[in-house]
Amino acid sequence: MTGSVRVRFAPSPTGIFHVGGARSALFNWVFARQRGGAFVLRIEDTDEARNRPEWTEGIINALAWLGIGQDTYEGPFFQSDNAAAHADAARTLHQAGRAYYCDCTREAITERLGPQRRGYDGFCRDRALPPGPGRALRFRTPDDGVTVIEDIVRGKPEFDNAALEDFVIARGDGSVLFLLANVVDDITQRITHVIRAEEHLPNTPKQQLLWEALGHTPPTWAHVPIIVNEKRQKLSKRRDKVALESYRDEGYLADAMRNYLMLLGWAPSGDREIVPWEVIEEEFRLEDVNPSPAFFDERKLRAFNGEYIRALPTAGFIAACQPWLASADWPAGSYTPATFAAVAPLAQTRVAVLSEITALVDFLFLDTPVYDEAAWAKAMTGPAAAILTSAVATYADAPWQAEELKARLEALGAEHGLKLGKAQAPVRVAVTGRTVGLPLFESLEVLGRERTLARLRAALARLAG
RNA sequence: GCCCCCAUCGUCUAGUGGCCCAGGACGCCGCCCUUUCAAGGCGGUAGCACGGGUUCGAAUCCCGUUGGGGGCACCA
Repeated sequence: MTGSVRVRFAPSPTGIFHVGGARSALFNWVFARQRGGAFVLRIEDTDEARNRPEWTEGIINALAWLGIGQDTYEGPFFQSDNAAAHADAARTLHQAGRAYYCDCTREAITERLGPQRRGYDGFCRDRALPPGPGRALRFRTPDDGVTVIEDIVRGKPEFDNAALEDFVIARGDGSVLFLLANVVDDITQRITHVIRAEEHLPNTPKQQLLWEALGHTPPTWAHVPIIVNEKRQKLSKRRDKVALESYRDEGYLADAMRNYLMLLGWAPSGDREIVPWEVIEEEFRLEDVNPSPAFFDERKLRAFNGEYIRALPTAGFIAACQPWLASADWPAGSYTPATFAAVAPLAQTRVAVLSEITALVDFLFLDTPVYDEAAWAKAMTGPAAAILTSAVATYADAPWQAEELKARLEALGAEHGLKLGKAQAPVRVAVTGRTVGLPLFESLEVLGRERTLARLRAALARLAG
């Protein structure tokens, strides 16, 4: 195996970790590990406004959550730390005649080009302007020929050089822009494969030209499809739920998330989707990545998550629920591990995301259940009062055990001509506040006689009042 | 406006010329199980965008059309 493969994940710190970025990181990381190569983390912080230490920490934490531990990659490196090399490259290109200074304002360019066109018209191309304040440096793109990209996912896209505008590589203040800085960093970090989202494909001929102009052999590219929303548009921070953190906070498991993310544009062998990470790491092939955009389907993610939750050992499920249980708004000291542990197995098959756990067990820890009015209205009709009254009577001296509680309510319901399914409804709402939830009699057993009776009486009172 | 990418069930995909009147998963629908809801079991719904080629044979190859998307900043 070639151990010389080097890839990178180069996010710009924006405060949130985009799910699309997560997938790119995963693809890069798996590729590097398969080849025994290196994965480097580079923070692209050249835009002054985007430089916050805590944002870098957020990126590192997000990667760690996905299973990309800090001991498995080089970095983080900061693009801003390589500014001297960026400036050198800009100077080199200018001296070699591959770039020229330009004093055109955007307004002037637009005026010349017309509102319909974009890009640059080459106005300053042959003016041989010396460097000066406010003068941007533009790369002189070839007038003819084609630039062919070697792309693992897309084959060999060709771009007519004549269609590439002379793009800006350094600002008027001398600072270098993304297109060049990115290339210089890739060169200094000896990156061999650039695996990134498809939105960068149009930048690629420009960057490849830069690599060549700087005297280096371009890397192999791999432009993976973008992730889109239900309207098939690129996922955006503004209108879509893209923050990996928000999914984590809702209770999506990292294993489910990374498994799902890897399936956006790729699939493991055989008719399977939920597979251990080892399988992914063994079977993933960049050349097998589907080139078309993929919809980020949260419903399917939920289904995956549910499966992962159910596959957890009970102890693991209990541990995974702790963050949500700990932050729940319950009376101090009301939560006890033993109580939760008693119902955990029943809850495990009923949550698709961990944050749902609180609503499922809150009746055990609240002084009085939160009554859902719709549930109340639906259940507390007809013989409800009679059932509750009878239940209070029969439960007062019943052996406090689920089977017995069930048998008594079943018998009680029969007296009213009701099947258990109907008879349990008022009791369920009285005790838990909802029409749906954990198996009722097991819940009562855990709740205890005193609290159960108190709630049945309280419901009766509420019904009367 | 210019450049580029993409096109199999609603969605994610399998499929790399015959094994496909297209397989799996999510969703949806129905049935079973059942103390509610889940979970589980069983079954069902639904697709190769269109038109030309190439070929004995095309979801698979080529061309075009249509449709969708991305990019065209002194952002990254």
